Amino acid sequence: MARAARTPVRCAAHAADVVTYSPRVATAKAEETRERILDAALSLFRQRGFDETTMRDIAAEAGVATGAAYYYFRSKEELVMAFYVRTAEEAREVIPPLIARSHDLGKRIRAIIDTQLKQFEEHRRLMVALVRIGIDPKHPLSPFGEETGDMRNASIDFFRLALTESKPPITKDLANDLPRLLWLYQMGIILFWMFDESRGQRRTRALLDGTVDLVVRLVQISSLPMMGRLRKRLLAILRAVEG
Amino acid sequence: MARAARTPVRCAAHAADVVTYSPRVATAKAEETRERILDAALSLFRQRGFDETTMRDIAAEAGVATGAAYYYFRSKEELVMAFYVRTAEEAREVIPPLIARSHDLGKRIRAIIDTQLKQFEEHRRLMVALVRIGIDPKHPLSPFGEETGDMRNASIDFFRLALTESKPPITKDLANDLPRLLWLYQMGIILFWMFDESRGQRRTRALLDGTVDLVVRLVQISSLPMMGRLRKRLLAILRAVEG
DNA sequence: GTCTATATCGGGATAGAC
DNA sequence: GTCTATCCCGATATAGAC
Repeated sequence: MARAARTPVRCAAHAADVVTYSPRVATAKAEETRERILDAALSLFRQRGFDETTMRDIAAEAGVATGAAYYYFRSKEELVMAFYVRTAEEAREVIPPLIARSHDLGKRIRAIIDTQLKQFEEHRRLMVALVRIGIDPKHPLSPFGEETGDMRNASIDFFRLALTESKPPITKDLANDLPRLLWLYQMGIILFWMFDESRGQRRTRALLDGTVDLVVRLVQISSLPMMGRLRKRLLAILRAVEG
Repeated sequence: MARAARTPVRCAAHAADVVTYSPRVATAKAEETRERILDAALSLFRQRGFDETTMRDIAAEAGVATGAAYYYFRSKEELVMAFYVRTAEEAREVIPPLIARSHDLGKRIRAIIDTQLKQFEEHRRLMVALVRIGIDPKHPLSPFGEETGDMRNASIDFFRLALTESKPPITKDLANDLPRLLWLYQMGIILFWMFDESRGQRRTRALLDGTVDLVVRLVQISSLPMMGRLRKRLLAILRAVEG
């Protein structure tokens, strides 16, 4: 039987000096080496999966020594993070124009989520590793943690943008919290999608088809002037929960 | 710096012969040894956390050789599972009487969830490891996987019980799916609770206080005779999503 | 059947030489 | 900045004591 692969749990990134998203590169040659290692890693992750790929494999594929890989990426997980950063940068360029196309809130939400899913499409196997890492908010690489705050806010701002001058319009008192809630909804969808083994992830499509409308309707209803009390109550819950 | 601990990712339990929940014991002495190993493991998990505890530590704490620990538990994760089985058995004895106390659906739901949370209380750190393992439905120890189907159904049946002759009453066409949905709600709450670091997990309490009422209200509204169309639509979504 | 002792392997991560 | 050697650990395997 094949040997068990392992996932590092407390990695160097847990130390006080924390995560470096910023490439550890000074020279052009170093930059090139870093990219080569990252590309090799993503290629192997895609082919074999995260757990089945060893740092030795990655280094060999990139044509460097194991230590060199660890010089640029302090852990295997940090390679995953580098991938995440890459797609986030891409999203920042792609999504805003898509939002500008329509004022329909449902279409805008779909555009955001569909774009993200498309980006992750060929890396579904890799994403499982990302969830496992990211589910713990205390882990530096968690999308819920402090260290990833900037990236998270960028994602949330997509939804803020989607809500500006949207049809249906939303009331002011929801404007602050709704983007965060929609982001949470998106995370739920992505989580479902990751483990959706139906062909073409059609179950996720069904979930989206069914729930985006529902979400928009809910936003619409709670935006009605007569629903002020309900809104206040919901927002009070949110405040209490967020502490 | 301390060495990084590791989590096995593909463990023996992934093999075809799969998980043994049933204790591997024939004699009373073996039963006692098994319990001693499990207790030692849980004690160490609680003190140091899952990742920081090695099988060598556990065996030493229990006063047996490493091989003995592996004789009873094929992997570290199986120890977690044994703990989970333990609490599940306990829940099966504790929860039904609690449900019998009242017909109020909200109170019943609270009773179920509060009981589970109380059981997990002193093992919060351990639970984090459980999520990480269990989030992947393909893993044998996942609460969403096939192998844990019996335990999951037992949990779902608590909610089925809570819905029988409850106030408010529910319509027949929801009776089949609602328990599963409530179970999902419970899993969400537990997930939130696991990472809730507020003292006494007061944020989780706030979430429960806010949402249980909401859930009950939602059930009540959608149970109204006039809401037949809405129910049909929601159930259709559920069917499509479940494939 | 129950358990000890021990040897070995694969893999993540690191230290220190160059 | 890069490589070599090494460490630690989880897991497996085996031989044999009782």
